[in-house]
Amino acid sequence: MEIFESDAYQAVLEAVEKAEGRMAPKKRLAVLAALDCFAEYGYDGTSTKLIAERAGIAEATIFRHFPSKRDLLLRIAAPVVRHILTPAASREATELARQHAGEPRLILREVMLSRLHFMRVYEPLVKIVLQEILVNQDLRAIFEREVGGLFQQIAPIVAMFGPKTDLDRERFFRILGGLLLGYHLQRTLVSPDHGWSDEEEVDFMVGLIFDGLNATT
Amino acid sequence: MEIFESDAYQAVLEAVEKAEGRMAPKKRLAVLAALDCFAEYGYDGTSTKLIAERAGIAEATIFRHFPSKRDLLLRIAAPVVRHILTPAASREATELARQHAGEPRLILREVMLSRLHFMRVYEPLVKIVLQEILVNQDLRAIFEREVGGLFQQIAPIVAMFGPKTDLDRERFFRILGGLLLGYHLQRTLVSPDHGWSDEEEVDFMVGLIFDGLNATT
Amino acid sequence: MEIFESDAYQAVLEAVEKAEGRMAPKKRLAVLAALDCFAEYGYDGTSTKLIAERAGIAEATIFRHFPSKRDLLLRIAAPVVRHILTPAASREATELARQHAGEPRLILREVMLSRLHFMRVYEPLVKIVLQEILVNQDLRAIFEREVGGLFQQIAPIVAMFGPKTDLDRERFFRILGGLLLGYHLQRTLVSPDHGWSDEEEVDFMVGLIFDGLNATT
Amino acid sequence: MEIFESDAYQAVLEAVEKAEGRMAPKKRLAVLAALDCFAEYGYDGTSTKLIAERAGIAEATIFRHFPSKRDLLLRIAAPVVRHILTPAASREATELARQHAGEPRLILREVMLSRLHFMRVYEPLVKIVLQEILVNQDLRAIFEREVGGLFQQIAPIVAMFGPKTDLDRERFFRILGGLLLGYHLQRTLVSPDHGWSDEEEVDFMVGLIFDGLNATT
DNA sequence: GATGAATGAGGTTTCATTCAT
DNA sequence: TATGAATGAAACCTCATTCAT
Repeated sequence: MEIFESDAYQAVLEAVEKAEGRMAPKKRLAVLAALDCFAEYGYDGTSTKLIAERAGIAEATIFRHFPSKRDLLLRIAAPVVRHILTPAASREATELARQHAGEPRLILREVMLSRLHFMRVYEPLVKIVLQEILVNQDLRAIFEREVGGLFQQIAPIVAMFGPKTDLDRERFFRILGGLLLGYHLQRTLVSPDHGWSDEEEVDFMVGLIFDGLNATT
Repeated sequence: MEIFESDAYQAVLEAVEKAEGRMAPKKRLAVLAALDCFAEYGYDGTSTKLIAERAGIAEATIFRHFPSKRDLLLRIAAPVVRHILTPAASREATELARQHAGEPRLILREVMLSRLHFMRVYEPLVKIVLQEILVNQDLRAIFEREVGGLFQQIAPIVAMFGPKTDLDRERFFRILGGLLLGYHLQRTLVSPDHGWSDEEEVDFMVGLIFDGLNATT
Repeated sequence: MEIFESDAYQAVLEAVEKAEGRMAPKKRLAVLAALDCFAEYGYDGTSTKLIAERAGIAEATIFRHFPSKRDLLLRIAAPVVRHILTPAASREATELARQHAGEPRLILREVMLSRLHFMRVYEPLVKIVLQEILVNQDLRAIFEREVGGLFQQIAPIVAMFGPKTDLDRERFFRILGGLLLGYHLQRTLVSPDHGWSDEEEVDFMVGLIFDGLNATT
Repeated sequence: MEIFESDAYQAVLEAVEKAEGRMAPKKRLAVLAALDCFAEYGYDGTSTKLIAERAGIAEATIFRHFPSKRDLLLRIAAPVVRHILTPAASREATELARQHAGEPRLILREVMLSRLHFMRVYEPLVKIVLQEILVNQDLRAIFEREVGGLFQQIAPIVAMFGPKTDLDRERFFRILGGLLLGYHLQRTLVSPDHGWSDEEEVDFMVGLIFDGLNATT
């Protein structure tokens, strides 16, 4: 139970409550336990019985609040993707661009660090989304729409970094996503005990992005 | 059935047969169908009944050839990761480095294109491994060992690209992996209809890696 | 909701209120919705959740007013069978026999029409009783007792139609019941769109009963 | 188990096997137990667990042979209604009409006795069909089509009994059905201990039908 | 009087796996 | 080698019912 009090879980809970409204106590427990189990065993590898046990509630209680297991997944994952990813990311990027106007390296650095922080906070959910997005059409659709929207909103900022055509801006945006995802997977899944310093790694990546290997190393 | 004749499936089949020896016809069908289903629905989302139906064989026949469903997964995924990923990749990288000695950009370009080609050929398997690696300890262990080994073997080539310390070489290796994975997911999962040109995308990435944004665009 | 205002439902409601006393508004809604659902899906095929939804009330409200689902069924079905079937039928038959003394054909005709009218009015309940009587001992007991009592009370009228022995009177009574039930099922369940004229059908049946096929047709 | 050896169950089994082909032993047991339970408790009142227990097989075995509980019901009830009711009844009626040509009373008597015998033999199934027909659209559709077909085939025989118009023939056919059903319900459900003599009851009914009450009693 | 929340028991169905043939 | 038949365990979900508010 105490696990549930970590930042990672509270952040997801808040996002879900933004969509569901104030939730009954046992409904909250169901959400937290589901989040925990899905992240650990995957959606299909998690039984509703397990969720109920981990939440300390009756299995039937889950179904009072969510019509189906699939629905439970979507009602947990969607709000984070929907309400947090796009608006928060674009608002933040805009703000950072304003603060550090004229210093693109700093902007990029801060944006990357903030996105990595976000992924850390929502770590279990990132894992779930990553897993399910490969097989779940609904989740994929939500994700694609949001990412598309995000790009539209921060394209001007991307432009500040140099890419002159729309195509190149898209490429840069994609590459940035790939870099962040790749690094996040490394630090959380592949080598969680490596003693990562986000700052150092981001500095390396920013250097690479702006100056290339030749200048960097 | 005809789906099974695509390159993607034949390549996996070959890899599996390298480990299993020549397989009985229905065993091959089982492997192909399992590959297909796992890629579409994930391991847990696939029932042995579904595999049997898609293979046009009896469910029991699967268990004649594989002691369990989990074993079926590993005996499909492991050989590709084990026998193909590391030796093939390192041999190929070495060969390319020799061919284009003194032209690091060309080496990187060819290595990236070749790795992307490999991921395309083994597309369903890449999807399966990606999904299962998040929850399956066995597969994760195999994967990590292989990737570690691969780095050891091609570290000298990485060094040719500039990074001077071991730490920086690891970083570069990781970043490269992230870029390739990110791009592969884009072209196969997120926007499969986008009309991608691997050459152009790789050229952009190589440019970025060597010269950075400032010079590239 | 407006469905509930049909004669069929109001008649049952009245009968139930004769036993329950004036009912709270939501209790009435529960009764009406239960009647509706039981007739449509059968007792076992109806969940209390469905009843609550159709009534627009909370599931728990049903249990405020009725200790159990089974009780709900009996408290709806019993009054109609008990308070309406026997006394009303026998009173009416007696009255009709008095009115049309010496004209047995007319008496029978009016009795049959009136019973068919009754079954039409209580149509959903007839369906419920018919269904449940096949498996529900309680309801069967109530029904049998009432039908037995009814026969006792109208035996003299049956005698007017000709049957001389008790045995023959019983037979006639049974046959009459079979005819009415058979016709009612036809017009409501099997071919509800046939455009039935109760008068014409009853005239045919009365003709058959008194004169037989030879004379009738 | 021995219950299953009664004529009633063997007759249904035969009819089902005509549609299913030779059945595996446990499939037969499943059919017999389902028949038994449905007749006793109704479709919804019967759990698949109960069926399995009564059949002495595993619950999962039922679902190996029938995709769903609903399917099990239909695959038991439909063949009897479909393959037995219409062809058998019309063939038999035709044969009886030939045998007793010129003696309509005898024909009717024999037809009625034979239909009552049929209903006795298929008693559990008659009960199931009667119950389910009230709420199950599929079964109702099958039943209506068959009864319609039956009427078409034996209309000439009905004509022999007197009714001159098509409308009157239909009426007579319906009335006959009502009489038989009413009597069958009496003797099996309402008063099974009454000591019924089908012959005597049929004689009374035939008398009524041909001569009417006036002449009969 | 009414209800939202909760649940234990049980529903149908699916699962991976075994075995006789 | 291959399979049809079989199954115990467990899956997701629904049930009638209780209770605090």
